[in-house]
Amino acid sequence: MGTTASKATKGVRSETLRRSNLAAIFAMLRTAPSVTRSELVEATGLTRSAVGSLIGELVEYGLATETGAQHDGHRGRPSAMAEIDGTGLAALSFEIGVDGVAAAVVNLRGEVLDDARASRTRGPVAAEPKVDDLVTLANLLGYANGMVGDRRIVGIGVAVAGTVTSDGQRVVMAPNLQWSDVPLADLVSARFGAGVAVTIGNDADVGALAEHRFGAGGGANNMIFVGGEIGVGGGIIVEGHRVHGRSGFAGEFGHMPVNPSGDVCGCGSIGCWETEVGERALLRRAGFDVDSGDAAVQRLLLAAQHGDAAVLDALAEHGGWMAIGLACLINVFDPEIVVMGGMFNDLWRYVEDVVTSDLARTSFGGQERPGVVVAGRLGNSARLIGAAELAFQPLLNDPVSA
Amino acid sequence: MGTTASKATKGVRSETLRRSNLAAIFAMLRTAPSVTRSELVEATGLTRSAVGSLIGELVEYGLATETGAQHDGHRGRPSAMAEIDGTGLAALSFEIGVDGVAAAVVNLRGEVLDDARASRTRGPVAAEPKVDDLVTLANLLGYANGMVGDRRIVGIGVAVAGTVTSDGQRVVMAPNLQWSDVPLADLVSARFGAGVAVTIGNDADVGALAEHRFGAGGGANNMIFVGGEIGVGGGIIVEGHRVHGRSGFAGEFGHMPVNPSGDVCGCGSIGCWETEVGERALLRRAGFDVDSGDAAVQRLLLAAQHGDAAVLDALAEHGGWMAIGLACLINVFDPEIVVMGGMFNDLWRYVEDVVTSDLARTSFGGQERPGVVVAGRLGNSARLIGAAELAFQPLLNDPVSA
DNA sequence: CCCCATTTGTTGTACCCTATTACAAATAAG
DNA sequence: CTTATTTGTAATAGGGTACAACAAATGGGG
Repeated sequence: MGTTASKATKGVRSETLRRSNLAAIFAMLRTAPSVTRSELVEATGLTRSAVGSLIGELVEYGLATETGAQHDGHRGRPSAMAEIDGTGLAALSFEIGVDGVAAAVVNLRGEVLDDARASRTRGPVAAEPKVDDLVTLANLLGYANGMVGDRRIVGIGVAVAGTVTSDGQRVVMAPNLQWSDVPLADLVSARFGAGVAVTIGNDADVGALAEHRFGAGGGANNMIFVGGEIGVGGGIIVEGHRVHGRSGFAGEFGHMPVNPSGDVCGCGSIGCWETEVGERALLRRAGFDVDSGDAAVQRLLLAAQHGDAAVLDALAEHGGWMAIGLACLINVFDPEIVVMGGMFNDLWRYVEDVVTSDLARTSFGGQERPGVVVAGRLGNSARLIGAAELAFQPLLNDPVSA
Repeated sequence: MGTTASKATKGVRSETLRRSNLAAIFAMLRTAPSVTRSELVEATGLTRSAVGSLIGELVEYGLATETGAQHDGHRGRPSAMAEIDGTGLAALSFEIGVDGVAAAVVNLRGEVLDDARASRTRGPVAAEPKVDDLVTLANLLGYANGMVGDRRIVGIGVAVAGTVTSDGQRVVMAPNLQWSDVPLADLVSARFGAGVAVTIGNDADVGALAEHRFGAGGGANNMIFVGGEIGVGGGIIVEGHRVHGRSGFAGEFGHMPVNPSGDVCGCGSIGCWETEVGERALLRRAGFDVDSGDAAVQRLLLAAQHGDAAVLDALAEHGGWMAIGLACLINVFDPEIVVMGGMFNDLWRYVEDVVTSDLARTSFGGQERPGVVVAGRLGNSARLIGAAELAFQPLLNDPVSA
């Protein structure tokens, strides 16, 4: 949910034209390690002089660098290589999960420069103590007065396990934290100073954002991200943009009804996908204590690694149910790629075969789309990198604004 | 699937800037009966002189008219009203369905000026005889040499019951017509002359397009359209744009798995939504001959109208299954509106109460979203109006191109 | 009836930004 | 050493909107 201009103008004029071109070139620099001006000419359709001027401005503002020209063996004047300047700016990102909180400093290349985590017991906790935790983690990372070391923090992004308003300011509801209508951005702003903008995002949405920009989904225009711990949710990328729906509730994949004879879900319905593939379903299926959280899941994975037959059977059955919901998503979206995050990322090695073979049988035209479901590549950092992207978004939209 | 430029440039320059502004104003004219220049200034952020010049150009090209200024009682110079010129241009649109073919002449306001239909018995038919039918219908409508009467036909759009390549040129597969990889646009072009561009679209996708631009979904940024006859499919509008997925397969709502203990579907899976809510499921549930097509559905509706208890019971059960799949779509997309088209439009009066009350219980946060599911407003014309939009799309993208 | 305020339309010039053209620089090929 | 090729830079041209001023057309108020 990038911030919206105070006046949603649709008309283009000279100054917005240049801003748009700066943003486009900046975005192109972020999808490649380095780029020549000629490649930018090719990609944008602008002339060499226009691209030169635009690159010059990004360099002047400390967003890009142009290295010395590199000889590549063909004749003609060598090209200078432009790339993102990963040194001067960073975002501070946080994650408020069910099992703990985390923080990271992330640069413009999506690289985690430093991070910190703290476990917390599950259960209802007010927002303020969680924000206290965030302050503590930020201090651990060396944050002070809008800076970390000699990097300027351009914004703060927070991933939370709940639904968020589309302006990224309030948590509408987070059932597993037992929050309802929490002005989280204001709470964080109050502690970090009004000079740094704070943006909140749903944890699955920002996981999708990260895997799309820097992870397994890179280069895809249409991507589905499935994440899950206690709850199962997801993010949707369509034509390169995230979909959040009219109230921020899009991506509630855990509540797809897949089994009319199934169990009662926490949402009150019967047979939601979450009741078959969530954390509690897995632990129950494997004969573990369903209330022991992530620690129990780690023990289950350890048992699987050691070849425990009951656990492997449970995982196979789990994979079968995963395939049912994934078939639904594939038939509805026809995505280029489906990225499995959260707990599913951890399970992937044990369920991939079952999921893949079941999908080949159950997805419409699925036989023609091998490899469409993959594990995420950013692991535990995905949500932190995604939250940083929320913080960077105003800069991405208008690279040379104040 | 609007046509793509031969060179996908992302850079903006003066000439593309003006084209973009012309397109934006043209689009605004199409969403309102008439608009003042001041309203366009407000909406676009451009100045009065820029808007005046842009409107002047649309008028010069015969795309808009500016009526005499209207007195509205407040002081100040009265405003001229600009509106779409619905007189000089039109699109020729066709629909190739399972039970027949149809054609229409549609103007820039989305108004059907004239239409013609022909029923056909079901079953496999080669594409060529279908195109013969289209030529016959076009002749009936008075089409000759790129004109109908004194209206110039700017393009031809064809809705077909199957999946279509994203460039709108080929039918990848249409199971109920038993087509596979048919170059339909070329076949139509060959009969109507190379001077008129032909664009093909999936029938549910174009139904969604029509209801979004001119029907029940007007004004929504995020809309789901559910259509169905033998097969059940749908269209997805996200941030105002249609979603077709990587291969044009998006919107296969009929193949969402909702019942692991259900029937074998035509696609080979078990318990797809289509097996519970498609035409055959309804006819079987009501004790009718499942192979008698649309005529049987009409007889069923007549029986319901007369209060046949068995039929009303069947419809209630049908509504329950409709609600299950709709709950899935609502949880996945969080759409502003879901529009029911095709057969579901016909059934709506008999199933609305069951669907609405079941959704209130089964959709995540559904209680807070009354009225999100509605019947379509364009009825049988939806697909024809939507196909016309495919034909108009190049003009919408660049209003003053040749 | 006249003057004033307000809103909209038109016109001429200023300004922003890229396009175009020409030239310079830096290479490899012959 | 010359030529060909590719890229960078600089000066000017050109497209299109912004800006400012003025004109036109209304209603309000005295």
